[in-house]
Amino acid sequence: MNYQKLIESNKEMELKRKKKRQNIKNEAGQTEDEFLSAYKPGDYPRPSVTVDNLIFTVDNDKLKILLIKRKNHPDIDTWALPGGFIECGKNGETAEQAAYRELKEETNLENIYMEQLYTWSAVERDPRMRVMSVSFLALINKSGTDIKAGDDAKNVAWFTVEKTLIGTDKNGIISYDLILTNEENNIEITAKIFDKPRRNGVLTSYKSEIIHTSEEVLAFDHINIVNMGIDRLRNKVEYTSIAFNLVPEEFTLPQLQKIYEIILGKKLYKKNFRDKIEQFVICTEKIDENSTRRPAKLYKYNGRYN
Amino acid sequence: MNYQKLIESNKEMELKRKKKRQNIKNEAGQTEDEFLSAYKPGDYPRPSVTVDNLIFTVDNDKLKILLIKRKNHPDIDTWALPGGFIECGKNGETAEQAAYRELKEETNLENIYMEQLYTWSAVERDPRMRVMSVSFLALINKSGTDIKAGDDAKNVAWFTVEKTLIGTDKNGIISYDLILTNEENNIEITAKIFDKPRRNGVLTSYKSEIIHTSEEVLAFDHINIVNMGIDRLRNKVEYTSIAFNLVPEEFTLPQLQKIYEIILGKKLYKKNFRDKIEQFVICTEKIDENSTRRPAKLYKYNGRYN
DNA sequence: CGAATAGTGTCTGTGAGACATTATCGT
DNA sequence: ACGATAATGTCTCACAGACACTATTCG
Repeated sequence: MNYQKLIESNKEMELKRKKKRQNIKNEAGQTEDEFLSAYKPGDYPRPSVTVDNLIFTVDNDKLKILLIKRKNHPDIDTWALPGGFIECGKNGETAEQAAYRELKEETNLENIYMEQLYTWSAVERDPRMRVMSVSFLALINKSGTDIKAGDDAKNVAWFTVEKTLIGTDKNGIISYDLILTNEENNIEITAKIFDKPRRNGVLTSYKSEIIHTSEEVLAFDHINIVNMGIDRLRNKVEYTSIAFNLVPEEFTLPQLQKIYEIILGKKLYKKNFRDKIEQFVICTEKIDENSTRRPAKLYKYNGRYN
Repeated sequence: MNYQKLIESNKEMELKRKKKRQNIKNEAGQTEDEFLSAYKPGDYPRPSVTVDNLIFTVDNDKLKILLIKRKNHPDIDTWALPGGFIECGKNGETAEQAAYRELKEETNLENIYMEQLYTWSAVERDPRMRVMSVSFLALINKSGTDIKAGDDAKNVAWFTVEKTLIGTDKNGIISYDLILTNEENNIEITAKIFDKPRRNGVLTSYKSEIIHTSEEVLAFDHINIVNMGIDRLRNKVEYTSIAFNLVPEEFTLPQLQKIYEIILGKKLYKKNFRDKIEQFVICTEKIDENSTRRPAKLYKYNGRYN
């Protein structure tokens, strides 16, 4: 049986199963309809739920992330990830839809690579009320994009992101420096990250301990989110083809290699790199017109994921 | 500067920064204190948020998952993932804490490997009200564990999990069968899974299209969660050492290999397997006493993660 | 032609896959 | 001694790392 047919026939089956369940009575003797129409959501406290977007791009040989400057309390005047509340009323939306909506509002981009990163639920992460946040990782090609500050923001800016390994101490704690810089406004946000040796069997939402070391800071727990996003990005760049979301439709291999080097924070050997990504690209016979030396050939992504 | 000292000095710094921000006035001319005490959470709708646990174990040469039977509407009498609401009131807890709490209630186990899987937020996933769910993946060693049905459950049971590749059709859609069976009660829940070729740039919460094909079904969208959990488990088994969470403190290599084979759904070559996991184990000089043939040596996990 | 960048050839070591062989236990 | 399972040896092949080399463009 083929795909479409199966889905069609399933709709009937699903309905039949549902109908059958509707007549089953619960311990209170109610059918499903009776139960649902009598159902009153308890008045126990519910959280607000937001999405926060990590919008990464590579520009000017740097990995960058889009931040907004908060114009209200709490954490007024600090920088934050763009995001907003998930609409849970009449025009309800999923977290994914909310993330897309916010992304469009801020960058006017659509159809962008995005994936769910993590859900942050520390009790005191927002002093106003209980707020959980579903974070998303988005990759865009900055060229030709304009960014806009939303209502809740004084400013929007791209920050260069650098995470560098410092070393491992005698207790096995690995430390990193995380540096976010905005050259235009001369802003630097720095943090130290401590990763404890990971023991199986222990679950914490913050896998890393992170402390700001600069005057300027990120709002709420956003430094944690940024940190996790960088890790995920680096990881996925190595075993998937997400990096193609950071280049234009047509690109040269030296350009693509540079992007890999920037994200991974290390030099790659040209030949090895080319051997590895050969499976993902198609050579257009065109050449890069903007070159001052020997021009490189232009390539296109072939759509393979891994 | 060392770790502890830095954290200590950071507390002061953090306070200083906070104090400074407290005096900044927002557009309404309020300081942070004024803002917060005047702050009234809007009465826009908020979602309920639950956790759902995927509790996997390997027993009797099968990969198994713990399910409960729902005793109330909606989806009465269907099987569901164990879970519950995240406490957001006075005794607030994180999603992680809620997941641990529920796990303990159901299995009486603590200090178990658990990781956040995904947050599910489809608008109509629960007919009563808007409910989002943060799902967690837990791995336990079943031996010596007793499981209990919670208040909301008629029954608890381990279901054998099998996901098998069927094939790829002409449109590139890959299909799988997902089968959950409980031998004791003779229950079989089956589903067909269709994975569309992944295109970069498209974000959907359901990466796979899944339809039940049996009379018995899983509640809500839980079949999707199970499917994602299996994928994550298979994936992580290949490049991390999470599988050690499925064996007792001391185990033999043939036993461990069997677990890998069960999760990955394929035979492994003994020598290759041993070469690969050598880096993760320590040989105790003890031998397996329960053998009827040549007994295997007992090993311990050395704690390395990857 | 020289400087600079694009692009290729090839050696080495490592590790997974496949299969063959040896070792050691209980009966 | 024999059957069964544990444990090891070794060949092949793919691939990443490292480095040397050739090719093509601009000025």
